[in-house]
Amino acid sequence: MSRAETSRRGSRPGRAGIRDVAAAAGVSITTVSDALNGKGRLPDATRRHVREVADRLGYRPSAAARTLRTGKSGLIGLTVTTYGDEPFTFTEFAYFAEMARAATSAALARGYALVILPATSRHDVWSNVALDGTVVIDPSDHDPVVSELVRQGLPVVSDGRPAGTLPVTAWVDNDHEAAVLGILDHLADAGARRIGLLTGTTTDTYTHLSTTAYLRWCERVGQDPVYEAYPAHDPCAGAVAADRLLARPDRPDAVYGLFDPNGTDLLAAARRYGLRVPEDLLLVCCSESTVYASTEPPITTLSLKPRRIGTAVIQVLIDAIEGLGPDQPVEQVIPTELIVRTSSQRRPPRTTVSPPRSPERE
Amino acid sequence: MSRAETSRRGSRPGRAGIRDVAAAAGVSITTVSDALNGKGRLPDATRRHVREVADRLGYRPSAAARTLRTGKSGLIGLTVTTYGDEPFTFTEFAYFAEMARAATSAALARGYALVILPATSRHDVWSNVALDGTVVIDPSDHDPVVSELVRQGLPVVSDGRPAGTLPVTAWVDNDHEAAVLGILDHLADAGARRIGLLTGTTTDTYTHLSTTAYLRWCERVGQDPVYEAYPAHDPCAGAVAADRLLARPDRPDAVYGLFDPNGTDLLAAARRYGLRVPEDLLLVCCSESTVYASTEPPITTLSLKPRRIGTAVIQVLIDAIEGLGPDQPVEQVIPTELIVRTSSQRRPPRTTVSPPRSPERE
DNA sequence: TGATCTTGCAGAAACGTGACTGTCAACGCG
DNA sequence: CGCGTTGACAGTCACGTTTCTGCAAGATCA
Repeated sequence: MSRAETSRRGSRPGRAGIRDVAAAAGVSITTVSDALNGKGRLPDATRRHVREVADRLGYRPSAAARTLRTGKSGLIGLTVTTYGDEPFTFTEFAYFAEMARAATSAALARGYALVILPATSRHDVWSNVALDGTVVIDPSDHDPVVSELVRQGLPVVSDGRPAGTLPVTAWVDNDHEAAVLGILDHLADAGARRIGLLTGTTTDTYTHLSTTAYLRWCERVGQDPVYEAYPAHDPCAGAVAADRLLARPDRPDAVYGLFDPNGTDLLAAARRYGLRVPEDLLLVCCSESTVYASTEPPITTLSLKPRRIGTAVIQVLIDAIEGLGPDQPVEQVIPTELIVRTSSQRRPPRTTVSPPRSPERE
Repeated sequence: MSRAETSRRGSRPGRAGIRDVAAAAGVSITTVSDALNGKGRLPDATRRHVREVADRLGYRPSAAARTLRTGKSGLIGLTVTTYGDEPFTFTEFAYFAEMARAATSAALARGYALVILPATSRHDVWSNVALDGTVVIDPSDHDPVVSELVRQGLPVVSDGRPAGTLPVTAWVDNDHEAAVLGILDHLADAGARRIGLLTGTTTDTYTHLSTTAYLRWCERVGQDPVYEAYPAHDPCAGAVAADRLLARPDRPDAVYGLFDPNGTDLLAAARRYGLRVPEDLLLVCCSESTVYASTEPPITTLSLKPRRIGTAVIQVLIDAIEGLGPDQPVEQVIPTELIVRTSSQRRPPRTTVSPPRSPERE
């Protein structure tokens, strides 16, 4: 049996290789590669001819071979925080979904795709996928995965400034301190005398920075801190904590909740104690959910602008991957947006009949 | 310059190859490969020695090379519906997030990772990633991406039964028809005389099957259909449609909303028209969101069990990839769950003071 | 009219792994 | 002692691409 006959050796019947294209077009492999990738010096006629033959054969270059040769896979890892065993948690549901969506779009627009990976350092999964870089959402201190990635020379960009000495390539975050101070001032302007905080027991920087800002604000204005902390990954614990906060003898007349479900939790707790919002209790929570636009009453929310964060993270990462502008700032701060609704205003702006819900601003 | 000196040719300084391990351990490449992959016939001493050296050098096999050689990448594509330009839409927000989370977990547990890909047939992205299989959420009729994937011999499993003659390998879905009929019966049992439907204008099978079931139910019980359809991808249109539905002269005394935000939309519209829920208007919507447990009143929801669907889709797909049990059913139906709350019961189950919100059932 | 340059393409070497084949010694058995 | 068998490895090829080098043939120029 001659070896020349087995030209279609191991190739699957449905897939045509670059060799088949070259043979069908009557040119060499080099010419096919150059023609399809726009390289080399070829007359337009040859280029068109090769492309036509490739289309006719339904040729798709092997991603694995290309990756092996070029060292670039076009894949970006997306690591999401795991409080428990789940890839992401209820607390950040809407935030994560929005951020991931924006990141996906931004990556695709530049020819990259996102791979969802666990924060646990399971080598069997991490080492099985060739990554060009990684996005880490809210990395924990001394994250072993991040350390190993940077040790391998891969760029790592985090959503949320890294705790401790975590060696990320760059990070994108909000100014959580300023955001909290702004909300507290906003509530104080609306007449709040004692502002409470619903916070978390976890040690991530978001919770830490926000709580610290609250405590410093209290100290500055001379108010005793009134807060309840709960494990943010437990959706039921939030309702209990909201109840506790409003059951205290030093019950606050305004509350800021750090996590997405706190709005409904606090609203339900207020109803249980017969407190009217906003007359008896001013309410603000940090959330990306649109449901707070049509609750009764609508609740003022702080948006962390996850879309802008997701987009920025991807742009910074891909720039680092492609070696563009290493001189640019590796730390980027995205402004937050306070969406003021009825729950934080003593006097509702309008008492007339409201029209059908107006579109949310971007 | 001798060629032997350049043994560490193109390799990046941080990455050790299998050659380096072989040299450091004093064995051949074959022995290293066999020792690490548990193949061949090697004494345990050699096996341990090689593994030790590999660990010491921090050796990680190249995913690209392994994929090229074995033809398996360990990557599964996740294609999400795009109504507009965005990867996924508000309407299915919670559903998608839950489903994707479950699918991610299930895939990781079996050593696979998920790659988020656009439903548009952008070859430059699709052909740049080596996939072992693909999950398609709610595929549209004659989806070009799906057709091309199956033509390449890749298994494709869809969440939602495929419309028309789309040649998917397998699918997992709910029995939407039975679910709608069950809800309508539930509302009729609660005393509804005229049940309305808030539905979509899109042509996907979920909308189609649900609407058809509604119309047939109406015909069977002799009720005139009362429904409003709107483009489900537009979050504002839902509020307007809910308003229209309750503004009709033949206003329904019960409404089922097919999409996640319909609950809050309908609740807001009911308030605008002074309708009490559930006294004047019974409400059910299809949603995975936990906010409906603590709205005023809590709203009865239909859960499509996205976690079970996501898990099942991945199991079926990986079984197909690994050639396990091609004789198993390629069509799998996941039961839905109706979570009955106050909004669909004429007589609230309890009028006593309710305790802090109880945990949601799984 | 050679000498040099440009054009248009072919050959072949990698990329890092997995798998097949080959080699050499030791060993059991008649 | 001859022979087949088995253990323990080494050599080598192939996966499908990209890219570097090189080679003819025509163009340009002194």
